[in-house]
Amino acid sequence: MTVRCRFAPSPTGSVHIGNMRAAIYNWLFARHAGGRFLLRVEDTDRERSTPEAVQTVLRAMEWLGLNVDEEPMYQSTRRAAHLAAAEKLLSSGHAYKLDKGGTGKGEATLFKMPGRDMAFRDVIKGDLRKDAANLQDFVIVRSDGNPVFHLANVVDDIEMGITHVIRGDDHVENTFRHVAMLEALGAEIPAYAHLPMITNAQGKPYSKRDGAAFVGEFQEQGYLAEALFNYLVLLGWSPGDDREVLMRDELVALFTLDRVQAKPAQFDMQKFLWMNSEYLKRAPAGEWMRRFRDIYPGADEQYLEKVIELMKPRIKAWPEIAGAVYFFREDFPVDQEAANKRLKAPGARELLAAIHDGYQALTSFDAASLEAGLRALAESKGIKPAELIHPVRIAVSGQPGGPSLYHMLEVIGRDKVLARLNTAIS
RNA sequence: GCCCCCAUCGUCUAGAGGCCUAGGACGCUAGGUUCUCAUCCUAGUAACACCGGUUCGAAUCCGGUUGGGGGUGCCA
Repeated sequence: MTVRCRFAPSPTGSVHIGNMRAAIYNWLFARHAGGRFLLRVEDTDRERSTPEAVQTVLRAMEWLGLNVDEEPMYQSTRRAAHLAAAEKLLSSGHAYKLDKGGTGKGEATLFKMPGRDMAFRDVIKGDLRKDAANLQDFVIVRSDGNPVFHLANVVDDIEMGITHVIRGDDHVENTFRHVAMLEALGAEIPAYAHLPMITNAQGKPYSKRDGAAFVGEFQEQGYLAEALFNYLVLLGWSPGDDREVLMRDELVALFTLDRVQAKPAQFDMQKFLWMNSEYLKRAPAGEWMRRFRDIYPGADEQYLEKVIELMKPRIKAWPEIAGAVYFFREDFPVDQEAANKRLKAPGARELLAAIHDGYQALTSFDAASLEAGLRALAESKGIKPAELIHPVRIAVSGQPGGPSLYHMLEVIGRDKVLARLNTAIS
């Protein structure tokens, strides 16, 4: 039997990380099993399911590399099939029409539960059962003639030949209904796996109030798709050993549903940030180059390489590249607190003037010479090198922290360094 | 209210009766490296919710309590 599973989002304009994790688990499961990963767009809500909302889903999947194996099914095109199934259930005695009364809406079609206890095996939660008394009949076609979610979902899963339904925990109770309908329609019962929710620090469902909650936000904020992918996989699953940073092919090889956790997991932004930095470290040189070029267009390639070498261990997310602005422009921001402390201190001006003159006289403007020059000056003045280093750093970069001073000066170059020192003196 | 599910460090987790004086990761703390920041290295911090069983032996099995989550629509 070929595994066929699906991601079935209802496009609402943004894709929640919980939904995306369900998509990721479906994708991994299909790839691991050598099966098919399918997409069904549940766009029956005409109000919210705009073409833009559908595009948002497709873009999020593309960003995370979740490729589908067949053309997506659009549920809005399936209305006739849904209604035909309802008719079939009606004529086989598995459904009946009823005016639930009071509202004056008219007759709806209800599915008739079998009147016996039901059970199914969830791959993650184990055997789940429910007494007949707790299994009520339910509407499958509204009195206005529109099919309800449960009907559409089941009919389309049959049509798509779904063998494994991997979805959110909020569908656990629905599964008894779905299994009953599947049986009434004479269809195979797929395997079910219900994924626990992603929660916030309070244990409540993770929402936009808790930080980036939608895939698009992670993308906009410059995080890496592979980092989000890896982190989300690990949120509720582990390979069984101590490995955490796992490349995609490793995840495909290792992923199994029975290792998925049965309890909710908190999204930890700190750990995600760490994961992102792990992927940043591993990002190819070309990617670093491209990212710097985007922000500092026109910069020389060799110059960029040197800057990247100095900045790489200091950047944990792409937007932080903006902090390297002093390598490229003269209007870099200045940390006022640090400037007040280091540049306006008594005697600071004289020290900067001395270092300026010393550096102007250097025959070679390289890190080793810059260090030797600064140390010699410090010694002749009877002060610690740090007392020179800090003011020079602020004068040249505007920042209290940053790369090795001498290497930074070497990269920025004699002309700019001397000019910036002069500016600081005057 | 009723139904279903769940329960190991602050967080993500390893653990399927003896390998557990409970391991890893993030975070945090301390130390090392260092001109700063970051990286890197080392060490430390911290958990089997509770109460009963079963067993020679329980984080692991069973029951209860408590706590948490989900569901309870002519929403999806």
